[in-house]
Amino acid sequence: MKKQQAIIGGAERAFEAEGFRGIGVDKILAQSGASTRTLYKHFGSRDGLVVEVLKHRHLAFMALLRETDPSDPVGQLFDIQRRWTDDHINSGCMFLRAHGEYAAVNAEITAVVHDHKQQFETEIGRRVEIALGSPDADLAMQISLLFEGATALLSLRGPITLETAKEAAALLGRARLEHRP
Amino acid sequence: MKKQQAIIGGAERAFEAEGFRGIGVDKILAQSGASTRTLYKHFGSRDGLVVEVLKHRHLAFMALLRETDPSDPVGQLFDIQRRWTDDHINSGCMFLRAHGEYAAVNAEITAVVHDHKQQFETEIGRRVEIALGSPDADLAMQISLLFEGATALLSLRGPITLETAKEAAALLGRARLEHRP
DNA sequence: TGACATGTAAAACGATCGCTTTACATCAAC
DNA sequence: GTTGATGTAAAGCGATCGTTTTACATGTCA
Repeated sequence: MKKQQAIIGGAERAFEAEGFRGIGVDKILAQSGASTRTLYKHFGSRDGLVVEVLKHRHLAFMALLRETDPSDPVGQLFDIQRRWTDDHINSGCMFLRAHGEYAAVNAEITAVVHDHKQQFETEIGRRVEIALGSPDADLAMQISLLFEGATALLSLRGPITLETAKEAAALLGRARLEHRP
Repeated sequence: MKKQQAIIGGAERAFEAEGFRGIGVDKILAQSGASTRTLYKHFGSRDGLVVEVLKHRHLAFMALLRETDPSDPVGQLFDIQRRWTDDHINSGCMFLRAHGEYAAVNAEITAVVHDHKQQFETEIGRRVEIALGSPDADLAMQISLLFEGATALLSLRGPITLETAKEAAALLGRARLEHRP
């Protein structure tokens, strides 16, 4: 049980640093010191490990979103991502990167990515509703786009992308309130 | 000369569909009917081909941006991307995907990605200046984030991401004009 | 006509890939 | 005190990888 989590954690780091397909199982396992035997006992295959890494990542990220700051539920999204970023090598959204490399060959990975993005966008919608007093799917998607854009450019431009996106989200929210008071 | 372009075009399609590292040279070449000999004569290595595909993509994209619609230079960005999307399998920005898979092992690929993004953001800044009458780096980055976000989510959500991003960009531009008339 | 660049076809290189297997060590639980 | 789950170490599997090589067919241009 402990090794299983260690392998996942090591693989997460390895995939962040080297990409999903640019690294072999030996190198992945070197991060946790586990043997190949243990990997295949727990995950069945390399692709199975990728799936579990994404699921683990999803749960960890969603746990961070559990608490909602009632004063600024939308802006808080970008602060959370900022904190997350400080603890990880950043190379864009791990789910979208996995999607790009596995969509053509592994349906389960694709499904995990879709699930994650859908749940995340649902969470954004929930926060928009709290901030506005009523649902607003358009604004929610706008904020989703800002979030994804900031995450995508994070590794090239640094944390300023998140600050800029947070400002833009606030501006768009204010524009909504003015036109629909 | 003709085969060289054919190989690049085929590789571009292959990378879009299967990811950068999820496909071997044989499959890449099957798209253009060329032999491995020809590939290595022209590009030296598989990585060399990746570099040339990205450079070709960069030039093609920048060529589309050459003409600027003077009535709506910023909104036109999203229309151009929309048209581009219709002709290609979309799986997120090809440059950022390449960056994710090669950043750790190939400096030349990383450099090409940086160059592309910098030139693209310069172009956005140019268009913002036309629209506003004066430069505005903040607004330019906001629009850049919307563009990247829309591109990243395109394969999951479809072209509506580009329409939403275009609307948001227009809103943010208007907000700027009101607060700095 | 001859030289040269450009191309294909196909076999083979060593390296690495994902994965399996054999053999053995802990260690907690009933 | 035996059992069963969990682990390591290490050799080896066939397949595939990127790459090189040999042999031969074009078409172009001096």
